[in-house]
Amino acid sequence: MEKEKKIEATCEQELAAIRDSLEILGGKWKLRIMRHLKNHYSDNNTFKKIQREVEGISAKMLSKELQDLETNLLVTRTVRDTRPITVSYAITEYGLSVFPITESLVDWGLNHRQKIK
Amino acid sequence: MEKEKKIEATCEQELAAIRDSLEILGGKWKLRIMRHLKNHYSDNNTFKKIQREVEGISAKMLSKELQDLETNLLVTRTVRDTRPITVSYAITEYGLSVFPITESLVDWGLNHRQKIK
DNA sequence: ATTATCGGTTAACTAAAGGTAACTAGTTAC
DNA sequence: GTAACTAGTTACCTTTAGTTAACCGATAAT
Repeated sequence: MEKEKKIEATCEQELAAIRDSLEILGGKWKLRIMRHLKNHYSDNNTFKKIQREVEGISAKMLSKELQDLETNLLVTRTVRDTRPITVSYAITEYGLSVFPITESLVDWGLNHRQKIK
Repeated sequence: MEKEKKIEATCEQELAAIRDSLEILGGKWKLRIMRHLKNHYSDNNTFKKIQREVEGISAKMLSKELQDLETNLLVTRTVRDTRPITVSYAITEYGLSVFPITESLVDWGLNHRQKIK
């Protein structure tokens, strides 16, 4: 991982940063896919394998979400010249940078469930 | 603030926790309202004052979001017997617990903008 | 020839989120 | 009595997110 330098920002820039983050990582599937790719890092994560293992996701959504994640440099797409052709997806090193966010979401969500009950 | 004990969870419980967190804090306005209430903690944050200062929010959305936040114990609602009656909103001590999440969203969003450009 | 697998795409739909504007009710100032 | 301020509510509309199911072209197995 790269060294992290703290970036200074105005209040408005911080709000824009929150919008960006939620836009790129929010929604029903993005973080689920990222977690799956992290937990199965050493596997050959083909499209069909991901679709089978990320429960409930349709081909359309998986295709769209993977494209979005690739656009944002969070996953790589690799076409393998097997027969039939397969396509492998993997999380990038940069992609690992989202996990501080997911950890804070997990911690808060678990704690909140106890608080509310 | 209360002491935080790390809660253990299965993968499925972690996914549910992420869903919970995004449901409670996601959307266009919730974190903006929380940040505003934190930054103006010592003010008397009436409904109209919040509506004027959180740019672009409508009465309908503000009313709904504040109700949701109150249900989740993140803000308090206090009716003051002034003329005309005013209603003050304030972030709770528990409400401060969401800021590790917002910080991770801000940090990631700012860094990502540099990465992508 | 038919069927199956791979990695998708397309169209048509439903559901959820959010925006707009009008409206309510109580109080006060003009 | 008219207007303005308080704190909302209501109905209607648009936009975005997500679901469902059918389909495509290539390759391989029966």
